[in-house]
Parts: sequence; structure tokens; C-alpha cells
Amino acid sequence: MSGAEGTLSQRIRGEIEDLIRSGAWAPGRKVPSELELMGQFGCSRMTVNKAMSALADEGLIVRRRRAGSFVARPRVHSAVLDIPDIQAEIVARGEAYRFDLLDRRRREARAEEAALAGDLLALRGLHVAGDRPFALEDRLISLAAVPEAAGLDFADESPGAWLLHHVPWTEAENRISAVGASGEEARLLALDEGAALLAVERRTWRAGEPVTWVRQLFPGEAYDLVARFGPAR
Amino acid sequence: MSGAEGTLSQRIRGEIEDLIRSGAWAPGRKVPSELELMGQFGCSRMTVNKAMSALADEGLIVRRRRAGSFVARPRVHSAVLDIPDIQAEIVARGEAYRFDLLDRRRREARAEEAALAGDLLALRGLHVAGDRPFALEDRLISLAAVPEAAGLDFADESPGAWLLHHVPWTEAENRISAVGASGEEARLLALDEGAALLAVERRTWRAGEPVTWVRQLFPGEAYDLVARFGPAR
DNA sequence: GAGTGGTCTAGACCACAAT
DNA sequence: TTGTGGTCTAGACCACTCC
Repeated sequence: MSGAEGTLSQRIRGEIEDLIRSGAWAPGRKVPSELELMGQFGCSRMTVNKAMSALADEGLIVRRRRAGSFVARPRVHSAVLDIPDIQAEIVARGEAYRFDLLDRRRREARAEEAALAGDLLALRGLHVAGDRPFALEDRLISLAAVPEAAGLDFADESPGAWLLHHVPWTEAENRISAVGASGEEARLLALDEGAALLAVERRTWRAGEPVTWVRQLFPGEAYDLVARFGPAR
Repeated sequence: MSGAEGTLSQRIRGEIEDLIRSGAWAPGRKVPSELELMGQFGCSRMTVNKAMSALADEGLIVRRRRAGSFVARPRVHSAVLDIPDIQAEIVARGEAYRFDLLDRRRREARAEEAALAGDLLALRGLHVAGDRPFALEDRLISLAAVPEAAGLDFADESPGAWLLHHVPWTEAENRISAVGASGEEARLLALDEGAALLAVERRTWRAGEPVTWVRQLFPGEAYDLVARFGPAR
């Protein structure tokens, strides 16, 4: 939470940002107009406008003349490095997608899982494109952050896709490395033991609270992560 | 080049941005004050300020009260995904750094090297940390974009570090994958054939012009790419 | 037609750091 | 001390688009 810093326009921006990131204002909800916010904060329209423009640049709100401003529907595609929605990517290629849940259990966080605490859902599953294994996924979900997850079986929707659609506005840290496949991993991915895998490990927070940890293993030659950056404008 | 769009403040921003990205205004150079720009563009200070604040947010300029605004020294660390300065990383860890140039030749771009054209410098070298191979690098440099590179032997400084310091404000696209080491690659990196390598392939432009292409192979377990994103503020 | 955002103006006061 | 940026105000006109 952070709606109490610095200048007035930063404070306005922070307060609204907190409401959105915490989930209190759901996607699609109307944001007060600049005139209303002028009243609420007792300031000029330029000051409100600065805050709202910043939120729009960030992609947190969408602004339309005459209609007003609204909490944006979260874009899955970050400009710089996707949180890959594997399901959506496979479907977009025209292949059949399936998520095979291999293991599902509830347990307490272990000490070494510093990022997460308390009651967890631990999942292992395989993303399948057509009939070809696409990625092996191990995931922990904090039930403190996402209690609704406790009741799901993730048969129709992968945990990643479900989280993307139900817990918007998260922050994430990715670690990317290459590993040789263990015997078990090789078997599940239909590769030879020792084959090169791209390992993506990601921790995700919402409004400072840990939400999920995931490690995805991709057959290296079959998957490229693309990250582009440069002038936005 | 893009200094001719939209609103007045966008135009101001665009014109200055072009001057910086093209290299015409070198890092450290003083940017005209808001008062001067008000005169040049015949507008109010708020309009100039909006443009300059945006440039500062982008990291292209640094603003200091009383002193003025200056073209920023390029930060090697992008907020989202580094263009890794391998040399700096190794030195920062307190290890000795060495770049062994294995091959260096000039040649014309081939048809399949769509990104680059004309006269190229083609390099192969090994980044060494202490006495341990750290990364194998193949690189092409466009001599049309960077004619100064023709005269360098890259004995003291790796090509990547040299480019980072001499060709600022580039845009880049990274592709990241995992591959098994070929016999030659394994030999140079002192690994077993087939060992998992993290492959980072990057193309870089400056002001729309291709500058360099590079492919770096890291022993997978020894190197992590970290990419973090979320609220800036 | 009227409500909303998009942009701009002319002016103001303040904080800061270089001189 | 003084030039510079940082922020804000109160007002304005315009463009768009929903009603």
C-alpha cells in the first residue's frame, strides 16, 4: 500500500492505484471523473489529470471522452516480458490445449520457501499442445492471498491462466536459466535424459503480498522467450 | 526519427529525443532550460515541462535544480531486462575478467542476416571469469552504424562493453532459449557435449538502424537472467 | 446537446544547489 | 543570491462520443 507519499498528484495516483491493485476496484469499474476528484481532493483539474494520465500510461485505467475512466481489463501481454499465458499461446497457434494435473495437495509452507507463507496449494502439471508435452509446471499458490483457489481442480483451465484472469495487477520476478532434464522430467516431457530445458522460475505478488511461485520447464529448442525494449512513445 | 507528431509537448519531446538517440547530443551535454525552450517553441512553461518530465522518466535526461537538464549517462541496467554487461558483472563479483578473442574478420552481410546489411565485423570470443569460461559469444557489428569498430582489436574490452559505452540509447530484442552444447561449444566452455546452455540472442538498433547481433551461450546452471516488473513509482 | 477527457496558458510559490 | 526545476492553480478551448 502506498497512497501517502510526496506530492498531491502522486498521492491521488497512489490511492487509486492501491484500490485497483488490491482488487477493491474490479476491472470495468468506473473511476470518478476528474471533476469529482477535484472536489474530493480539493485541487485543480490539472493536478487530478496528471495523476489520471499516469495511471492510464501504466495501463491501470482506460479513459474515454464523454464516457469516463474505467479500471482496465488486465492485459496479459506486458510490454517487456510476458507472464506467459501458455494456454492462450497454444490456442493462438491453432493447437489443442490441455492441462494434465499430475499432483495436487495442500500443505504448509516450508521454511526455505521464503517468499510464501502459511497454507499453500502445491500443484504439478503438464501443459500439452496437441498431443505433445509443452511444459512441465510446478506451482505453489498462497491460499491466504487466493482462498478461492482451494476449491478448484484446474481441469479445464491451467492454474496460470486462472490466476491471470482472477488475480490481476500482479508484480513478478522471473529467473531464467537452462538445465539438463532429470530422468523424471525427461520422461514427462518425452525427451532424453539430460536434454536442455529452459527453466523459468517466477514469483508473483499482489500489492506486496506473495501470491504464487512457479517453475516451468520448456524443451529448450521448442520455446523462445522474447523480450523487447526500447523507446515506447 | 519522429519529432513531428501529435501535440506540441509530444513534438518537443520527440525532437529532443531524436537528438539524443541519434547521438547528436552526447551524454553529459546540457539541454536548454525550460525558459529557453519556451522561447524556441513559443509556448508556456507547463508545456515544456511536460515534455522534459517525460524525457526524465524515460531516463534520457537528468534534471537538477539550479544546474539545468543534461543528457543522461546511459544506465547499463535497464529496469526490466538488462543488456548484460558481462564484463562489469564479473568485475563486480570480484573476479578477474578477460575476453579471449577467438576469431575476427570483416565480411559482407549474408542474405539470411536480414537484420544487418553491408559491411560487417564478425567476432567470436570467450568471456572468462578468473580462469573459468563464462560465456561464448558470436557477434556481428554493422560498420555502417559503427565505423569506429573497424579499428579495434577488443583485447582490453569486450565488444559488448565497448558498444554499451560508445553507442548509447539503443533498443534491443532478446530471444532466450536453451540448447545442448555442440562438441565445439562444449570444448570451449569446458563442459560435456550436450550440456544445457542458456542461449541469449539479441539484436540491437539505434534510432531505427541495426547496430549489432549477438548470440551468447552460458553454462545453464551458472547463469540466471533476472527480469522484474511491476509498479514503478 | 452535454459531459468527459486532452491539451494548453499565464502566473505563482517553493526547494534546492551552484555561485 | 539567484537560476533552475517541481508543483500547483484557475481558467480556457477543443474533440469526441454517448445520450
